[in-house]
Amino acid sequence: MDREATLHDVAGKVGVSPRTVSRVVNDEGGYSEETRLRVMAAVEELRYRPNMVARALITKRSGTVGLVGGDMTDPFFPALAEGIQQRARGAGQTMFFASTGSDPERQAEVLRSFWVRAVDGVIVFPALDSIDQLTDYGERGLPIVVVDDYLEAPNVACVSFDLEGGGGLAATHLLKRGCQQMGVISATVSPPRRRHRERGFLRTLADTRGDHRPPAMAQTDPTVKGGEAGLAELLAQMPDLDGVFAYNDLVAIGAVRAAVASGRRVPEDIAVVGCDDIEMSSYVTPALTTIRLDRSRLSAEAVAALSDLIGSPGAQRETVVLPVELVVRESA
Amino acid sequence: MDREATLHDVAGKVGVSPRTVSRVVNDEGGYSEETRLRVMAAVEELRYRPNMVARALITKRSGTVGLVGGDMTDPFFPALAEGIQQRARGAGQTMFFASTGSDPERQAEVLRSFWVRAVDGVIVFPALDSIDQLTDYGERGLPIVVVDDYLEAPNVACVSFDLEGGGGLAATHLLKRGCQQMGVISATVSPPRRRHRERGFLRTLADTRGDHRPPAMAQTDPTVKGGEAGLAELLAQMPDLDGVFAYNDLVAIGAVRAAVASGRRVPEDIAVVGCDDIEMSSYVTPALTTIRLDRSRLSAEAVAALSDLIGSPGAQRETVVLPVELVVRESA
DNA sequence: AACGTTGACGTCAACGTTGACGTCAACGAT
DNA sequence: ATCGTTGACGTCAACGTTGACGTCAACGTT
Repeated sequence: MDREATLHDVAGKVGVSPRTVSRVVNDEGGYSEETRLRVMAAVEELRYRPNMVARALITKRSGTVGLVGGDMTDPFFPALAEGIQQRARGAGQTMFFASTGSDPERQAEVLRSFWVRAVDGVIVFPALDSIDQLTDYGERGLPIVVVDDYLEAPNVACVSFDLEGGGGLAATHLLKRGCQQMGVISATVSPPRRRHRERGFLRTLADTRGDHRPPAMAQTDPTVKGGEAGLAELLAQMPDLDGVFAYNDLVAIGAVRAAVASGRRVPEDIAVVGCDDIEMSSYVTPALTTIRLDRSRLSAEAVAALSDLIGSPGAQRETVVLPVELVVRESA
Repeated sequence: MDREATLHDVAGKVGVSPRTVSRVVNDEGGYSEETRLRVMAAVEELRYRPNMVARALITKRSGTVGLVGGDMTDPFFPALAEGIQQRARGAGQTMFFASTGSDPERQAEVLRSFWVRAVDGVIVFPALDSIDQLTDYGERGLPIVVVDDYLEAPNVACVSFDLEGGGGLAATHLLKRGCQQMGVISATVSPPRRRHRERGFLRTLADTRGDHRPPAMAQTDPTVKGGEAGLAELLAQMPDLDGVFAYNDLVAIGAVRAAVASGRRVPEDIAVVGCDDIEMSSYVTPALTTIRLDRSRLSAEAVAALSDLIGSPGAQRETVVLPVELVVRESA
C-alpha cells in the first residue's frame, strides 16, 4: 500500500516540473510532443491518477453533483436517479445522493453537507416549504435544478411535468366513461401550492360541465396503504363514488384494492386513474390506466439544465415543462 | 455571493489564530471556555462551515462513502440504498452512488472515480467477475463491504443473505405442495460461482427425494420480461412443469404472467416461488409466495461492517450471513 | 529559589493541485 | 544587428485545513 503517485512523482521520473505534468494531464498545451509521450508513459507506469480533492480545493470544481430526493423508496424515483447518475457519469461527474423524507430540516442538513463538499450543482425534489432554502443557496452561487416546483432565483432552473395537463387528461377520460361522482386522492407531502394535477383535474371538470357535483377530496401518504385509506375516506364522503383520480400509481393501486375489498368492481363500479406509470402499473390486476411521466426525459432535461447552470454562473434559465400522456389500460 | 468564511476569517474576528479556531470547531480541547464562546459566536455570525475538501486533503478522510450497485431500477435496491444512505448520514458521512449495469469495466470506472475522490469506504454489489478488482482496491487500502459474494482480502468484509437456505426453503415448500416437475429460472447477471439460491434449491431437492426428475433450468434477465421468457423456456424443456423457483420476484411475476397467458392456473397448475419480497409482491394477483430478504437489516449490517473497516485499517472481518424467511401467499 | 508541569495558545509546513507570471532559446521580420 | 513573437518550459504562491512542534505564563513542588 505504497502512497499514491502524485504529479511530483511523475515529474521526478520524467525529469520535468510538476507543472508540466499537470499541463499534459489536463491537455492544456504548451509542451512538446516528445515531452507529452514521456509524461504519459510515466503516468501509465506509476498509475498516476489526479487527486480530485486537491484539484477541487484550488479550482472550486469538484466534479460532483448532488441529487436530493424525498424518498428513494418511491418507485417513481429510482429510474430517475439511475438516469441522472448515468448522464452525470457520462459528463465525468460523480453523484452524491441523499433523501430528505420531505422534511425541510433534513433537506437543509443535506444541502449543507453537499455544499461543504463543494458539489458543482444539485438536482432537488424539494421538501415541503423549502423554497427559501433553495433561493438562498442559489444566491450563494450553487447551481440548482428544481424538479416539479417553480421558483425564480439566480442559479436556479426548474424542470417539471405538465401535471396540470395530466389532471385534465384524467378528468376528460373519466367524464368520457360516464363517471358522475368523482373523487381525488392527493398527497400530504405535496403542499397546496404544488397541487397541479389536482388543479388541472378540477378545472377540466368545472369547465366541461358546470353542473356536476363537486368532487370528494382526500389526502394521504403516497403509498398503497395511503391509497386504501384515501378511498375509504372518499367513500365515506360520497358513497356512490364512481371515478377516482389518484395522486400516483401506488395510491391508485391502494384505491383499487380498497374498492375491491368493499365489494365494488373496478372499473365497472369505480374507475381509477393513477399517475406516473411505474413499471408495476401494467402488472397489477386490473392494469392501471394512468398518466405517464417520461422519467428518462426528465433526467435528461434535469442534467442538461444543470450543466447549463454550471457553465454560466449567475444565469437564470427557462423553466422546462415536459408533456405527459394518458395510458389507458383496465382500471378506467 | 461574498466568499465563504474560513478559519482565518473567524480567527481575525475573534483575535486568535486559525489553529485555535480549528481546535474549537473540532472539539480538540486546549482553549479556555471564554475563547470557546467567543469563537463559537463568531462562527455563528460569519456562518462559518469547515471546508471538507481542504480537510480531506490533509486528513485523507473525506467523510464520504460510495455505494456501487448494479442497477437502481431493480426494486430490491432502492430500499437498501435508502437505508444505507440514512445510516451513513447519521454517521456524518455523505453517500456517493453509481450503478454499473453489472459490467466490470463500468465498475472499474466507478471505483476509480470514487477512489480519486478519496471516499472513506465503499459498499459494493459486485459485477460479474470483478473480485480481482475488489481485492486490488482492498489491498491498496480502500475499505470495502461486498454484498452477496465472498472474497478474502485486507480491508474487505462480506455481508450476505443465506440464499442457499432460502433456496432450500423454496424447494421444501414446493415439494410439500406436491410439485413433481420443477424448474429454476436464474439470472444471467449472476455468475455460477454466486448461484447460492439455485444451489440450495437443487440440493434440497436431491436430498429429499433422490428419484425425482432433474429440474429444468433457464437463465434470463432479472426482470418481468425475463421471467416471461424464462417460463417459456422452462415449458419448452418440460411441458408438464408444475413448480418454479424464480431468481427474484420480478422474474416470478413474469413467470406467473407467462403461465397464465399459456392457459395455466397459478398455483393450481404451476406453483411459483419468488425471492426478495419486494413491496409489489403482495399487490399482484396471485400475491407472490417468496423468500423474504430483510433489506433494512442488510443495510444496517453493511454500514456497520464498513465503519468497522474504516476504524481499523488493514483488518479483515467475519463474513456476516443474514437469515431469510419463507412468506407464503397465493402463488405457491 | 529553582524546577517541572500544565494549559493555552501561536507558528510553520504540508496535503496535491493549478493560476499567474517569469525565463530563455529559437525564429522570423525589419 | 535588433526586436518582437512564440513555444516550452519552470517558479512560486495559494486553496483551507490540520499535524507537529514551539512558546510562555501560571502554578505547584521541593
